[in-house]
Amino acid sequence: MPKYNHQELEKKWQAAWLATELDKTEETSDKPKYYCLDMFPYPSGAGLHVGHPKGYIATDIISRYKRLNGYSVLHPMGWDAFGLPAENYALANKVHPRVATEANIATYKRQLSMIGLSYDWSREINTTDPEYYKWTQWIFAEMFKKGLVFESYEPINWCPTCLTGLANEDLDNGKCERCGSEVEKKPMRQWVIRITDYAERLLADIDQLTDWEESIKEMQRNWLGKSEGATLKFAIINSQLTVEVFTTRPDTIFGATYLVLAPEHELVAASKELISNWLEVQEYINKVKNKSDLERTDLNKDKSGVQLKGLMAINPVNQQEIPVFVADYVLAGYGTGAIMAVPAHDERDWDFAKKYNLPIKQVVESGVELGDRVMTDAGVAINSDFLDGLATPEAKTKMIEHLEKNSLGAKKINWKLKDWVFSRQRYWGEPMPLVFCQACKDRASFDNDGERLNPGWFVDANLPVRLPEVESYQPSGTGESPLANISEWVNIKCPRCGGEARRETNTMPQWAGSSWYYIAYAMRSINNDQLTMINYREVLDKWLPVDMYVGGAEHATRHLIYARFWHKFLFDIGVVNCSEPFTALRQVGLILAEDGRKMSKRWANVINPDQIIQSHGADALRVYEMFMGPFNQSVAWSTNGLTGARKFLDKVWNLSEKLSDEADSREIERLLHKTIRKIGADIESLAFNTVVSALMILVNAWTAEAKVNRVNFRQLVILLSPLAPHLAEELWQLSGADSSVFKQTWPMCNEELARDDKVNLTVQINGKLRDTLELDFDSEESVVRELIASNDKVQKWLAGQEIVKVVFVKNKLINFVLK
RNA sequence: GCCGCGAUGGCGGAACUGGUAGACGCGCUGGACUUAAAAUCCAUUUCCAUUCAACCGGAGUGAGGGUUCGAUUCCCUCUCGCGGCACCA
Repeated sequence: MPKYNHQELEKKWQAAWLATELDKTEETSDKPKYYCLDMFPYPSGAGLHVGHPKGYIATDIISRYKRLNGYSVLHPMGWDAFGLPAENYALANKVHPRVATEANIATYKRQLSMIGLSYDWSREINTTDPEYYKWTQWIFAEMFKKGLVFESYEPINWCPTCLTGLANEDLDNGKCERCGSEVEKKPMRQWVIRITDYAERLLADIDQLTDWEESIKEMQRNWLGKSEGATLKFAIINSQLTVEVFTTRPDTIFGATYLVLAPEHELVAASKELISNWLEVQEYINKVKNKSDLERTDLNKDKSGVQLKGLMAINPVNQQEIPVFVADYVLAGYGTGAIMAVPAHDERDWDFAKKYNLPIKQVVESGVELGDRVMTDAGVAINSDFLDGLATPEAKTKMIEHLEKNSLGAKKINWKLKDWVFSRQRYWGEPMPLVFCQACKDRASFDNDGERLNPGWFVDANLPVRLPEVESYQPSGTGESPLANISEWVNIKCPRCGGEARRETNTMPQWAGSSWYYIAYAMRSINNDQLTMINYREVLDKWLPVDMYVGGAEHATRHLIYARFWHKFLFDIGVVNCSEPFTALRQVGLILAEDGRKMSKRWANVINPDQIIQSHGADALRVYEMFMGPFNQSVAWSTNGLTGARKFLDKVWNLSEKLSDEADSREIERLLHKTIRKIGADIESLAFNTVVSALMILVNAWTAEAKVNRVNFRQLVILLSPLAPHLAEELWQLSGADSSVFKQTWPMCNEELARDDKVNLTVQINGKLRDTLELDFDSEESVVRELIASNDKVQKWLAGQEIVKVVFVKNKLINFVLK
């Protein structure tokens, strides 16, 4: 018997599986489908560390398990290679992003292959491949035609280091998520996608996602940030001006004692003539402008503001005159950029009113005395005319009716979600397939909503619009991408009228290519050179939705919202037939370094999987990472733990040295079948740590025996094969078969064999353990009572005591309750 | 501040719909093998008290309370930790 040589054996089987196309997706119609997907990585320059494969190992186990259970499984992998990280890396290392990306992909692929992951590499995708991004452009073009894309000049988030505009989702606490620079607000021409049109569905359909982790759903709800309320208009005395405000508490309008405008609010400048302290106001606004967003929202939330003297507003429900302020605690970008302040029932208004000695008028009563504290809870309306006596929810409804009936305001829903700023002034991204022609604009004949919305702009139907080569791909910082310098690319003959036209030079953001990539893998089932996704309907119907999607929680509010949005759009235009892309979603917990910190070059604590595979083997790495702890939890790496996993594999190997045709003991058979039952259930629920421990228990039991039954052993090998595929395949061959272990069927639990015929029954007195009895399965209470009558240990406790009650649970326990 | 998740030996963790808490792995300690070490194997390992030793006893799943014959598990209050959102009206 040879020794377990992991290096030789893993290399051998990886080559063999490749040669026999073992991992290729089975396109059969007689097996149920299962689509098991990882979040594809961006291939960074550093290569993989030992934490990255954890999720990939899990999906590999599930995929192999499902195949053994008779599913045809789609389990693909690809590369999210456009975007800032790839480009910044390329800039820093003075190579073309394409060259750097290709090199990084090669490294990643080599590392992943060494782990023995059963990806169908024939479906590999790369978001930077023109054959891929022509579809990214196609979807964008369809959105444009439907009027979901528009050109805008609003101030957007601008990263002064990356020299590009960013979406809200790209910010981390007011800083660029990539480089950590504080972002600025910069007015700029840009393309924006109306994701807010889908906000209601994105929120409502979260409830359908019953197989998603609650935390991620909650993050999405937070991010979407729906709030229901009303808008209403306040007229400014002695002028034609009005101020519109948004409130979620229309029931408290009678309690409004002043208005507050955001410093950027247009009314401030518009009413300059009426304001008597203009200098003071201007000074305040300038001071605020110099504060960053971060400072404005931080600083202990200390309120500041200035009254607009000379301006008075009229409360539309009671005609009361109230003063108007500017203050930076009101944000220009949310609601209408103006609020009515109800200091009695809003914490921020309360703070402001206290600081500037403004009147506080209570209009809701809830049992608690208003006194020194703000009261934000629901209650009953008071001092509110026709609302008096109504509970808060009814008062809200009644007030909205009143506002609408008298044209004072209307019901309104606000979202924190903003439309998606989709332009990047960078080189390394998908070109937008848009063309502008002045002549066509002047002619004003439009084919679709997008053209009507953006006169002169239309889609270049000749896809892909290829990313051209440039001399310098340094970002310019001017608001144009480096593509703007290539006049022969930018200036084209108008495809419509043949006149002078120009291409859009902004590129798409990082998230574009990843918003639909799971569809691309399924499209690979057929060849089709027609440029519409509708032609793929048949294979998309077959493979979608994704049954199991595994990845990091950091994508909860970015990728996962964008992908759900694109999917719903594709559903609306008839490309896919399901309204949600991912049926089940699971988070991977991080693997921390041995010192408990994140693995990072900075701490010099990174462990490279190549070394581990060299020293302990890919199978040991796989088993260890699954055994470390609950799958979704962060756990620190432990080299000793890894050694433990390897020892377990050695034990399995050693079992194969004592194979025999003799039957195993009844106990071993029982344990084997219990293990079969447990492992199936645990893989389904991603409880991989207990899968490993159950296998260890079985192997330990067998290790103590002199012989191991060959047939039973081969069942163990199948159970082991998703976790440790190389070792399992080798043992499968050694124990006597020629076809692959992965062509077998998953063992069935024989319930008859798994059943216990003896049970340990707990004897308790007043709920305390006093003894355990070994009994036949399903022994009746009378039998147990009889045994106990002659049991000294128990009788000692019962002697001279009055038994009040006896609780008997078959096969579990008997409990004597004493007085 | 709001929302979500969590807290079990020296460490990672296990425990089905409430029913023997600490499975499995690591580490520690002792022993076998060895000239020696590594590797391997065997044994011990929640804490306290007691004993030459064994049995026996008590406490124990972040803290306090409750429901129950019985609570790591269910309910209430609190503390701490992690994650998300955050002057969003």
